[in-house]
Amino acid sequence: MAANVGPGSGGAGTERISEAELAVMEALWLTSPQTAAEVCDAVCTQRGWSIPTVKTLLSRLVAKGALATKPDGRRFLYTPRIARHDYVGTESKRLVERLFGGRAAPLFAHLAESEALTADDISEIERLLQEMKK
Amino acid sequence: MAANVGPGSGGAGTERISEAELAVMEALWLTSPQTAAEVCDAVCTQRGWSIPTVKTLLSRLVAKGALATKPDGRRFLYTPRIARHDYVGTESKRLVERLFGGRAAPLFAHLAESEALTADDISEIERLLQEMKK
DNA sequence: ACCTTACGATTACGTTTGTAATCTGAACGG
DNA sequence: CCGTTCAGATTACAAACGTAATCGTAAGGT
Repeated sequence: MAANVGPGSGGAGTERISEAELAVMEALWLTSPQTAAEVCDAVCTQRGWSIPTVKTLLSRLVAKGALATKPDGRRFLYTPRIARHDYVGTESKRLVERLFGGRAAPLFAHLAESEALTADDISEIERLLQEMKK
Repeated sequence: MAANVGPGSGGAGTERISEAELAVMEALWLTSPQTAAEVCDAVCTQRGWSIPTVKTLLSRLVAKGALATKPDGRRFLYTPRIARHDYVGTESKRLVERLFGGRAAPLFAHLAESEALTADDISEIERLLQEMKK
């Protein structure tokens, strides 16, 4: 029953979420709570998965403390225990840490160079910079 | 030349580099070529590794096509087959793809919010933006 | 009271990763 | 020549991951 968020504990979201697990999280971040079957509806065809796969991933995510469960009759409703916002922030920072020594500017330079920046991105970033200076 | 870089081939750097392997690559990006022992000098104490570990990682990186070897007497000299610049670019783009739907602006917003942006980063980014507009 | 069925739980199994120990063969010291 | 030593190569083995089949059980229909 959920109470336990992980062996070493440390709060929700301490443990790493794998690529496949992320797809499940995304579905639940989009709408939650959902049953396993509903999550499967959302991801199975897209990823070529079968229901057992989704159930395994759900269980692992619960074990990792990334999802909470609430019994609903005889099945479970799954809900994220960590906000997508937080997850994404942590992962972004991890990348900047790992690859750019914690400096964001070189990352930006790379994205610029590889044309991963659309015109919209650029003006949006300018806007954010303006705002930060206030 | 460059002939066979791996079973499925696809050019150097096609296969994913793991976290531990990355430490080895970093050492070789810093200075190369190096022998296994030299790489160990560079990373073993830092990561708490022993020489066999480094050798395993080197072998796996060679198998993945990320490193080239040149015999030097009875040992090997290892050299990166992919530039750090390229690796970092690919990984950055992958993150933006996976977490931000390919848009860089939200990533930037996250970094800004989490104070992962130093004053230096900000002015550097402004400079880059200026340059892009030309 | 059954039988089916729809759940979660348990088990499975190959691959990748982290972290090594051991084996094998060649070079070097004597 | 012969043993020690130092390479790379082979083997090891547990944890995490990707992907699932099977088991057990409780709910619902009849």
